Amino acid sequence: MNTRTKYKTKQRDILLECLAGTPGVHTTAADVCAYCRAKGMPVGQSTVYRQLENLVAEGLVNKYIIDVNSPACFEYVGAGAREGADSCFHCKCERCGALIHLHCDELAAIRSHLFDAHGFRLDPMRTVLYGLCEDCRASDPADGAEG
Amino acid sequence: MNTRTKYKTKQRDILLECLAGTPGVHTTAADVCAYCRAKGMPVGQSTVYRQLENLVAEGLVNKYIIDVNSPACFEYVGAGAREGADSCFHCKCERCGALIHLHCDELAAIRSHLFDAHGFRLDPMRTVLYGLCEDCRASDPADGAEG
DNA sequence: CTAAGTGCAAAATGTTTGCATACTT
DNA sequence: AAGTATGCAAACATTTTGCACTTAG
Repeated sequence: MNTRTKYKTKQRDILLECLAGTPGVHTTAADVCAYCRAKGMPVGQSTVYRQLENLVAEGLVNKYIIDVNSPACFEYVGAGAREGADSCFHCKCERCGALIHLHCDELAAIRSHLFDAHGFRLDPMRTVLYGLCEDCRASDPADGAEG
Repeated sequence: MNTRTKYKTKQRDILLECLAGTPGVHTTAADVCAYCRAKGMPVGQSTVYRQLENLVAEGLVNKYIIDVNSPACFEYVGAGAREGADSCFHCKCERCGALIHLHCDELAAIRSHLFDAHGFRLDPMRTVLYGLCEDCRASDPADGAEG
């Protein structure tokens, strides 16, 4: 795995602490800034963005885009978490923003299919399945049983 | 289906012409502007965005968000085209950026699975599968035949 | 000591909005 | 005539970038 980062800095540490401390939670760049500031260790937004980019490149963190005009979300998926990776999918509710982690062999199978039939090597860590979660479907008029 | 649009205007027409004329192709708001201008019928960008929004709301056009800092893409899926929608997936190569449209029943099946087994209503239109395309895999040292 | 990382503020990008004018029905 | 759509330009929000300074190795 590529390691773009060369130096270990306080900023990087607290960033990682912020993200790794809340696994399975979506955090925005602004959230990270707030966290750091609250911890008495403010980090410039450029640094936050740059480090976030690094962490994503290193595969420690995932980036999610829900909508064009809302900030990107980041989630720690770090080191060890990588193991069950091939069968771990992320579902994000477009309505309430809920993040659902799905471990499912059936989903893992589509990975094989994509590879075998379409020559496409899916990166499950980077991929997010968007849609409506169970709760939001219930309260969505346009979504009775199915569409 | 809701129809937000009340009036039929030249702007709306040429917009629709632009999109419907290139089915299966991703078009940005800027592309639309360029098209209209080239046709000798320039349309203001506000109008483009507003009409695009309408068309999406009407279900004639789909909106895709590939990445935060690249413009949203629009694709005509008009009237009848909506049918194939559930089996149309978008794959994005992380290396070369290629966008691949995949029509595949096997993929459509995961949609059912997600719904039945996980209560999650996948929105294939919003979802982008990230990974490596065939060509890039070939030139990627870390990706031989693998699985 | 050198290269990498930081932070500020300014720039860039894509999208939205206010408002007067033009157009559709 | 009444209400909707348009277009400009300014506003917005998020992310990126230039550059001088600090820090890690």
